[in-house]
Amino acid sequence: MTVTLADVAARARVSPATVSRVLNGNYPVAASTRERVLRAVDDLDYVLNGPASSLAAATSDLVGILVNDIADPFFGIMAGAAQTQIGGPGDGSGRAGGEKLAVICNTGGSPERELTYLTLLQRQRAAAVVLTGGAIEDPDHQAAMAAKLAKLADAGTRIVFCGRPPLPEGDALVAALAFDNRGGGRRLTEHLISLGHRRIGYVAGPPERTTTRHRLEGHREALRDAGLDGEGGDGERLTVHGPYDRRSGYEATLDILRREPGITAVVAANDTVALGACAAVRDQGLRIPQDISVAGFDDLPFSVDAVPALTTVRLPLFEAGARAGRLAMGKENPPPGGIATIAAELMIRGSTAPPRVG
Amino acid sequence: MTVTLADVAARARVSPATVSRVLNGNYPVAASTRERVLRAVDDLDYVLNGPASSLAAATSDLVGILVNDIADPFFGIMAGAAQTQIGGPGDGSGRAGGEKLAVICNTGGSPERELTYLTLLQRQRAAAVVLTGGAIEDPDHQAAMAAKLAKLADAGTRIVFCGRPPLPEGDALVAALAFDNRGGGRRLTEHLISLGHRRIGYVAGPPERTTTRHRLEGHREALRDAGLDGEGGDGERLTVHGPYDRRSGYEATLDILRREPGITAVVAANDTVALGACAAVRDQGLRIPQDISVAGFDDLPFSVDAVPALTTVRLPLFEAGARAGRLAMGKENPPPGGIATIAAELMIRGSTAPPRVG
DNA sequence: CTGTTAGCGCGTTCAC
DNA sequence: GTGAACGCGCTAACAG
Repeated sequence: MTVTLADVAARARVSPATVSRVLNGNYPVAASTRERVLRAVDDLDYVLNGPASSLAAATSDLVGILVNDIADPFFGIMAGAAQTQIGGPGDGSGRAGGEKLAVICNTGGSPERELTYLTLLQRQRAAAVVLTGGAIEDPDHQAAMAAKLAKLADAGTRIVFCGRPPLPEGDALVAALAFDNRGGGRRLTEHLISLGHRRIGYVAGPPERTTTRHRLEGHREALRDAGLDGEGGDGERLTVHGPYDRRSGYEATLDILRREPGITAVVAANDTVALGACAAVRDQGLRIPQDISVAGFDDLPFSVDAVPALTTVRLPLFEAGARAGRLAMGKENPPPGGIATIAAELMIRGSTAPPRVG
Repeated sequence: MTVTLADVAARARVSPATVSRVLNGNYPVAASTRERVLRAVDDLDYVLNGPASSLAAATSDLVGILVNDIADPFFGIMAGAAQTQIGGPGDGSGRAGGEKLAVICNTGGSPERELTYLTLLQRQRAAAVVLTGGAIEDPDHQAAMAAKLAKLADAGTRIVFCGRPPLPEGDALVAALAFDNRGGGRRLTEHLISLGHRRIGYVAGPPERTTTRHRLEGHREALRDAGLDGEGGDGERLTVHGPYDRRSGYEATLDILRREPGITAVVAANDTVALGACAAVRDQGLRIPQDISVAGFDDLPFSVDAVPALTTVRLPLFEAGARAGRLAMGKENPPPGGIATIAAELMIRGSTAPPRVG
């Protein structure tokens, strides 16, 4: 029924071992026999049996890319970029040679699913795993992750973090690409302060994520440095946490406006949240940026098309994803110390302006 | 070094077969021995060897989800939804029982990569494959795809189309969930015509995709029915093709405005393109919708936040993706005839209005 | 309900 | 440069 390596060998009048050598291209084979074998492969429409080959070789060609929410372009862009470096362009024949199979796994932000996917990848003896986006800071989960990753690394799986800080235990088993979320958050709020804003609302992400914490810390640092967030300062009072989605931005902004109608700016944890914040501001009959400035984070493609265009912090998502892909393939050397911090660039656009006087 | 099933068997003082039965949960096993085995599994931190198990069972737990562009939420939403039905919620232990490994493969819209991924999935003996989004209409490629899919189906891989019309050959091997792109496109343009628009620009997608063709056909039907697109009518003249991205929307709209400054509306192939169109309209000093109405397609999450909110055609992407996932798992019966058409709903919002008189 | 016996299809030593 | 033989770790009959 299904054609095996032995069938190909028979047709090419060589031994199975020779066919294997041709297919894997690692051993010297005479050009003429190679020709014969390849012809037999094509004639028979032979496709390697992945499981069998993985079993014998004790490694597979699977590379897993874990994301929190694939419906969010933040992750889509990184994951897509990583795949471009891993999948290989194909040889145009659709025949598939030594390519890796780069696959994206959507955890939905759930710690359990994150671990489950890691186990599934471990089960498949994945060649590499790329973990993207913020990590969850629950100590139990972090310990479980560290243990699981150690086991994976131990089994020869390469581990790469992308847009994620390295584990506290900081095993040298991984290469980490971390975004400068703190610095970006800080510069963004500094920008607002320099514009003259003094009461600034902050719509943060879920409290247990590193991304949320770092961006918020940057914000608070900027406030503190400007003397706007001392004891009982506004920093805490004007901060509301919620998921990284539009609805959260909308509701949190209404909430903040209710608490403190005097704010002149709202900073959102990311661009999607910022869109919701914009909608809330408008629904209150306020104008952006004349009455209230709004800012986001990430600089997703749609942000420049918001009206007015969104002031935000640009993260080089595609470049980071691609680099993570190369690291996973071993095509690029890990950064010194295993960790590289990726700069975040402030993008000043129309959604922020000086506050109205009076 | 790595612990195997036999190690677990030894520790639990049972035969390897029994361990296998417990793990796969398909055979009756006494509760007490099951307990013992599970304890041994936990003690030893045992993880099943996927390749070995796939080899022996001649099937794997891999399910592939092919998308054209994972950075586009259109695909992200469908793929994420499909994964929710496939991956299983995990048992909370991170231990991974009989779950499938749902993986997303990003073809980048390239026919070669599409075939390559299919081959890779075939090599892994995937349990199912879900193909999302519009198909490429090149006859050679379609034939190659049909052949490849037939082979996959033949090997026991379940095939599901999601948001994609069934193959011309229409083998009964697949279940297809097709969007009513033609009907949606038609109703959208009918809406504009009923508002009073007579000169309508159309920014289409890449010409070789089914999605592009069907949406455009709906548009042209509406024009024809209104007597606006006879011989040498505007339909053709005011249509420009381009990729499904923002930039294409921007440039094509400028192009159309140059050709025919008298248009009063622009219909875009999808929401992302529509955003670009909006930007172009504004950059020409025109207002939306007073001077020019703009409409999109898909109703992606950001569309309601455009200013003014985008009139578009809503596709139930999440529901369709989830259903495709269930079909791939065999959790749901295929629709009668193997194909179901999914309705598209017109969403009238602020970006369309009657044209200015005079 | 449980143990025993064979392979699944391929990579990899070894010889030649 | 090529062939022969073995075993990777597991599942699927078949007994009992």
